[in-house]
This record gives sequence, C-alpha cells and structure tokens, in this order.
Amino acid sequence: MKKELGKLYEPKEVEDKIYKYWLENDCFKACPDPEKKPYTIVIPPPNITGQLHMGHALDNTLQDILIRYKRMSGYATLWLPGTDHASIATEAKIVEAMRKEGITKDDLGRDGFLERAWAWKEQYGGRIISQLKKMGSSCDWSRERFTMDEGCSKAVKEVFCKYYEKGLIYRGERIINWCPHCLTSISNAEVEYEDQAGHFWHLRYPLTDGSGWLELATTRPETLLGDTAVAVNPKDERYKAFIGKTVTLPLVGREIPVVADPYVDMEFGTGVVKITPAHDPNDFEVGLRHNLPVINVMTDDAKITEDYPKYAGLDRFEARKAIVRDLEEGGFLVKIEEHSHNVGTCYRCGTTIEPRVSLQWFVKMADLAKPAIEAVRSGDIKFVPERFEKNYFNWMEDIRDWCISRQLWWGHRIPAFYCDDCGEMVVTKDESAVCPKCGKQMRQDPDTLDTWFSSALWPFSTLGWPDKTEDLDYFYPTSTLVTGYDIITFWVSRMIVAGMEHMHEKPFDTVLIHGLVRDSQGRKMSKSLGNGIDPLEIIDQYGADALRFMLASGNSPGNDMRYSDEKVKSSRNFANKLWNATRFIMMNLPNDMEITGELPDALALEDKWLVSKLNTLAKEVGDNLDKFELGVAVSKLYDFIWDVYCDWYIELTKPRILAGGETAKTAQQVLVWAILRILKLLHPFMPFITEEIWQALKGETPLMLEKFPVYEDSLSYTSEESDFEKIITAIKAIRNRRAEMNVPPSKKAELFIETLESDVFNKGIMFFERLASASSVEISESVDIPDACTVVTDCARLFIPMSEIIDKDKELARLNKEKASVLKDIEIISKKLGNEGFLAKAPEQLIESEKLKLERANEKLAKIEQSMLAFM
RNA sequence: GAAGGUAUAGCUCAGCUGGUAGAGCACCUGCUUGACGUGCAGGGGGUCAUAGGUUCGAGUCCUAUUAUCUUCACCA
Repeated sequence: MKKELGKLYEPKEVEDKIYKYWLENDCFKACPDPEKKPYTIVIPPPNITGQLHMGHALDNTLQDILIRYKRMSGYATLWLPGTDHASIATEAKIVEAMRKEGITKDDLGRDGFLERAWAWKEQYGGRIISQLKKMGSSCDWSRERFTMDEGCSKAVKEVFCKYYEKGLIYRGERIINWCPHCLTSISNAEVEYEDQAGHFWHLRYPLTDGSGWLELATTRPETLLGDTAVAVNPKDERYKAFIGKTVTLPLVGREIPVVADPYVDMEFGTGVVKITPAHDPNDFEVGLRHNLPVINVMTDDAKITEDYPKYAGLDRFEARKAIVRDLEEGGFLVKIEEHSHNVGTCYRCGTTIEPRVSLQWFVKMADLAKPAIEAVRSGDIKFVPERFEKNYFNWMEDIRDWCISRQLWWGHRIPAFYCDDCGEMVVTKDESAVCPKCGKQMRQDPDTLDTWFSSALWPFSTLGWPDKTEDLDYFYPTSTLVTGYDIITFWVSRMIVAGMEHMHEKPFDTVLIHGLVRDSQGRKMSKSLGNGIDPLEIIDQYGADALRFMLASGNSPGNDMRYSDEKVKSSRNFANKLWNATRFIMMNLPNDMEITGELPDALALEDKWLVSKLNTLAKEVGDNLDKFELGVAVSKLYDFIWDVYCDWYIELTKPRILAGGETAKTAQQVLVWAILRILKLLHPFMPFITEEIWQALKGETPLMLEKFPVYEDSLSYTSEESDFEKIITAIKAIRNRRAEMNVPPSKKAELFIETLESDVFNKGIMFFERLASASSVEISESVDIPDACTVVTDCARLFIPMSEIIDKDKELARLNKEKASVLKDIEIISKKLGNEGFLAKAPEQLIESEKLKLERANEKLAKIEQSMLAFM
C-alpha cells in the first residue's frame, strides 16, 4: 500500500500504462508446456481495411474474457492474433483511392498495383491491431499473422495443389455470380438477396411458321438478346403442339426452338419461359439438357456488347428501357404487371449481381462436406447455443460447389500455369513453372483466390502448417472459436471442412456464437444509416473496462444486444465503485500493515458471512464461464461487489475500525483478503482497473498471472451465513419502518429485541447502532413495551419506543396489512401441503422446506398478533 | 416456400434440470451517513403476447395463433 488513489477512477491515466506493463512482463506470451493443458483461441482476423467497430469490440471482449480466465486457471493459453487481406474490400479501397488520383489498375500494371497495395497495407493494416490493444486484448503479438504472409501463402498453395490432385478442384465454364462493380465473380455465400419492386413484362414471341405466337412473361426483358430457346412443360397440354417448332426472337430475328423441360412450372405465369443460358442459373441448366447455345450479351461492367449495335454500350438497366420501348413499338409487348421479386446483390458493394457464364475455378464441396457435417453431428464440435447447428447443417447438407477464383489482383494468385504454345496446364507450387510438354516458360493464371479460401485454413496455417511445428502439435486443435452468426457459412463451415480434410481433426472444440450489437433503437449499426457507435470514442469517454463490462453484461450467447449510453455509464459507475471501495480500504489500513492476502484465524460472524458468500461466488462465476454464460457471471460479480461487499460488508467494518483493537485488525485483514479475491474474479472482465488496483495495493507481480479463485470447503460457513442474514433482515426491517414514518437517520432511538436467538443478535449490536440508528440495544427472550413501533421478522420482534411519533391507528393498520400478507403466505403453503397430489409426488426435500416455511410463517403471525394486542 | 430466434416492470434485459416473478436505468420519498451524489437508505410498478394441453404445480415443457426479427431457398 504505497500510493493514494484519486476520488474518481481515471481510465485514461491507467490503461496505456497497464497495457505496457503487461507487455513488458511478457504476460501474453504463449508457452507450450507439457505440464499444462493447452487452451487456444485464434482470432477471427479483422480486415486490414477495417476500423474497430462494436462487432469487433464484442467479439474481442468475449475472447479476452475467456483467455484471461483460462490463463488464470492454469492453462497454457494462446490467443493468436492476425489480420485478413480481404481481397475485394481492400482492392476496392485502393482502386477508389487511385481513381481520385486519376490512375487505373491498368495504368500501374499488376506489379505496380501490388506494390501500392502492400504499401497501403504497411501503412494502414496495423491500425485495427492497435485498436484491439486499446480494448485490452491479451493476444500473443509475437505470433501475429496475416493471411497473405509467407506461411499462410504456403499453406494456401499446398491446399490448392492437394485439392487439385485429389480432383476436388476443377476449372470450368459455369454460371457464376458476377459483380459488375467489383468486376469479379463472387461465391453463392457472398450474394445477398433483397426484395425489390419490379415488373413482369408479358411478351409475344411469334412462331416462325407464322401460325401464331407464344406469350411469355419476364422480369428481365433485356436478356432477350441472349435467348436461345423457349421452354414449356412437357406435360402441358396447351403447348404440346408447339414443342419442336421454332419461334423468331423479337428485335433480334434469331430463330430459336421451343423445347420441353420439366423445370417449367405450368401454374406460374403463362407456362412459357424464355431461356437465356448465359444469364440465368436455371436457364443454364435447361440449356445444358437441350444442348442450347450460350450467348453472353453483356460486358464485364454489365453493358450490352458490340454484337447488338442498337443497344451496344447501354447499361443493362438502360438497355431494359430501350428494349421494352422497341418491343412495344413492334407490337410484341402484351402487358406490364407489377411484380416484386428477390434480387441478388453483392454483399460488399450492394450492386445487383449479374448471373453470367464464365470460366472459373471451383471446389467440389459435396464429399468434403461429409466429414465436416459428421464432426458436428457427433458432438465433436459443439455450437453454443446449439440451435446454430441447424444453420450449419442447412448450409452444409445442400452445399454447392464453391467458386474460388476472383478477377482481382490483391490476394493469393491461383497456382495454375498455362502454356500458350501447346495449351498445356499444370497446377504446381513451383512459381517458375515450365511446360512439361514443350519446355516453354508458362503463364500463371491471372486470377486470385476468394479471401475465405485462406481464412478457412486459419486455425492451422497460423500455427505453422504445412510444416510440423511445436505450436501446431501443442495448440491444435484450438479450443473455442468466438464469432458472430453472420459468418457461420462464410468462415466457420469452411474451417471445419479444411480442418477435417488437412489435419484430419476438428479445428476447434466449441463455436461460441454471439449476436450483433444494435443501436439503442434496435437497428443494425451501418455506415449508410450513420448510427454506428465508435468503440474508441466510448473507451476515450468511459474507459475500456466500462465498454467491456457493458458488452459482456448485456450478452447472452447467440442473441443480439442493444447498445445504450446508459449501460456504459452504469458500467463506468461500477468501475468507480470498485475504485472507491479500494480507496476506503487503503485509507483505513494501518501504515505498517503487510498485504499478504491471508485470512486471519479468528473471524467474526459477519466475516464468515462474507467469506462464505465470496466462496460461493467464485464457484458460480467459474461455472458460468465454463458454460459460456458470461453475462450471468458478470451480473453475479456486479451484485456481489456492489451489494454484498460495498453496501454491507464495508459498512459493517466501519464501526469495527472505529472501535479499534482486534476486531478492527480482523476487519482490515478480511477487507484486504476479500478485495484481492474480488480483483482476481473480476479481472477477466475489467482487466485494467483490477490490475491498477492490484498494483496499488499489492504490487510486485501482475494480477493477470494470479490464480483464479475456486471454491474451497474450508471457506464455507453455511450456518454462520444464515445466522448473519437474520441480523441483516432485522436491520432492513427497522430501516423500512423508520422510512415509512419519515424518521431521519440522525434521530436515534432505543431498540429492544425479543428473540430466542440472543446469541446471534448479540453479535449484531454494533450494527444495529450504526446501520439501524439505534441509540441502545437490548436483547431478551421476552419484551413488552406498550407504545412502541414494532417490526417482526421470522425470529424476532423489534421494538422502537418513539412515543412522540407513534400514531396508534396507523401502527395498527400497518400491522394489519402485514398480518394479511403473512396470512396469504400461510394460505398458499397450506393449500400446497393439503394437496394429496403434492404430498405424493413432490420431492421429499421440497415438502420439508414447505413445512418449515409454514412453521416460520405461523410464528411470525403469532408475533404480529401479539404486537397488535398492544394497540387495542 | 423451409427452418429458427424473440415476446417478462415505463425502457434494456436476467430468470439453469418446472416449486408463490428479478436486476440495471427511469420514476417517487428521505439522507451534508468520514470510499464513492458516478453515492446511501426506502418505495411504487408485472393476469410473464393470446388460446388450449401435460402436471399435484407452468414465465419455464408441448400444440396452435398473433406480432416481430433472422437465416436459407426461390417461378421465368
């Protein structure tokens, strides 16, 4: 105990200093230790383009709580940090910056662009990391990784080649989701569907033989340019005669067949569908079945190609207008209906996706998914909460092949090489590939891989795979993966797939899913709404501990939570409360007292009460953390520290310290013992303030490396606990009475206690005086004071003779009210005990406790009646 | 279309394997209480969405309904 604490806790003066202290003492460093059990978390790598937002703050708070708890519980912990190169997001950002300078990607060329991208990464990529440090994250920074660093790149190539050799990766012309803004393909998972109001254009396609026409409806008339057939259902009697005939495509004049395909729903629309294999996934399938030509009518940026001079260069939506107008003029338009339909949009930029046929790389997922499904089904990997397993199965059991090639430069370049001479292709880890047939230098595929391809390997690539490393051996499989439900499909499922395939072992035991942090009105925080809360501003204003505490306390697994300023404030107040509790202790310790944190031998009743309750708390907090119920753990800590420790125990020590001597000394020791234990329990949640207080109080070694308290039999005092509760109950009852009568605390009054448990109540005299405004206390088995306020508890009657303020009628009325309430209790319990079914089927223990309750209630009733007699 | 979440005090949410409803904030009333007004003490406020069912007993389990949110799929 060396320094004086200020009246308010000032996080700004503490946090950076403490974080530095931890770093200097190597507290975050992971060390494989055969004597210990490993506990590993790999961070969901934030994008290098990212700025810390509430989602990160929540995610990292939960991880830090878990890792700190496990570290203090004797595990060899590793929290492995890193960042993701985020191909599309980063490239888009850099391209945008270049655009402002009037430069395009092609101006710089691939190498020039990459140089610029790396420079950008060096400059800004570390920003999010320093922001994570502000949160107090106890990551092992010496092991920080990046999805495009050497090791991760090696892993990516290894996996690509392995998949290729096993025939699990193929290249082919398929219909894929194309983003005309990002100018790249994206995977199914990256498409977001949204309802949009649109139209249904009914068109008339004339039969080539002049015998009439077929009417069909479309939501995308501009794709008519690429129609290569019209389809009807083979069972549809209305159109049987037309199958095999041809129609002439309006505006284009191309002759296209009428085919029969079961894909067509006879009930929907007219029962006739135009088939555009190049621009619709279903049409593409129909095209394959009927061997139809595939005609791409759009450029990369979704403009009509030169093949259609009249519309060439028009954006797809302008082309739509033009084509509709021309159809109308040509008499091909029958009618227009209002129609709302789902439109796929790019999850990055929101642009409407253009389904498009192109040559891409794919991973065959069906076989890979099987062991990954089994790992969860068998319980080897657990989701918390469990219900998200449904989400996972839903996605995995109906999985499509994964389009992994991206037409971007920032990312892992696909390790496939082509020989321009002989057309040979090889997939190899060797960068300088030479054609095995003609010996010529080969050209590498220009595309890069989906960002998620490398993040899928994160749990083992970061530990050194494909090399055999000590870390990989010791820390894999990792323990808990903490992430939001929004990336189960993107990331979690693919890590499980990759782990099972390459490590032949699950990547983690448990997936802890959390929800979103919404704004105070329950809306998603988003840039466009401008309702985002910046965690850094909150930290600046209230401190990282307050933010963390708020995020942890409002949270139950899998559920969204709302951010509100009030909640942060109350967390800040809590930190301040703890701070001031310490201040009180330090102000009241003798200067020469050595802070050992040991419990004295001779404990008073109230000491045992506290010790026992704190012992229970340690057990509960540990249990809750083990079950990932962090929010429950937090609220128990809050209640204990504020109510039990501060409002009761500290208040109880005041008269003792004032009294001096042995009782003061014991109280001081217990105060210290308890606060040290509290600091340890609270540390995972509020690391900065607890460490700061620990240093001020005890110092020498870091709190964060102390042992987390556990339940100990020797600290359990059950009967003392309930004995002291009797005193508390009595004090509360007196306060209540006095408040009702508007007696200020400064007005002291004599107190007479009638009880059969004078042993217990004798130990509370000092507290009745201090906390219940008693000027004197007398305890005996029988008290009879006529003109006194009376309060009744289970085991005592308390008399406060205050004749000057007594109103007999009021007093009688109040006792009547109390009597009614006890009578109601008795009625309920008696009813229960009179119920034969209850007696026959309820557990013995419960029946016993109900009987006891009834007994107590009857005693109380007797006391109340006795007191009422005094007023009649 | 399929699956799932949520519905509890004015607000935000707890409530574990069923046993007479809890917290924080807000509100009201007191308090210059030797750590803290970012505080202390006391108080009011809920037919636990609706209707059934299981049970001796349901906020808790089951079924249906309503409201709301989410994920997946999707018919041109």
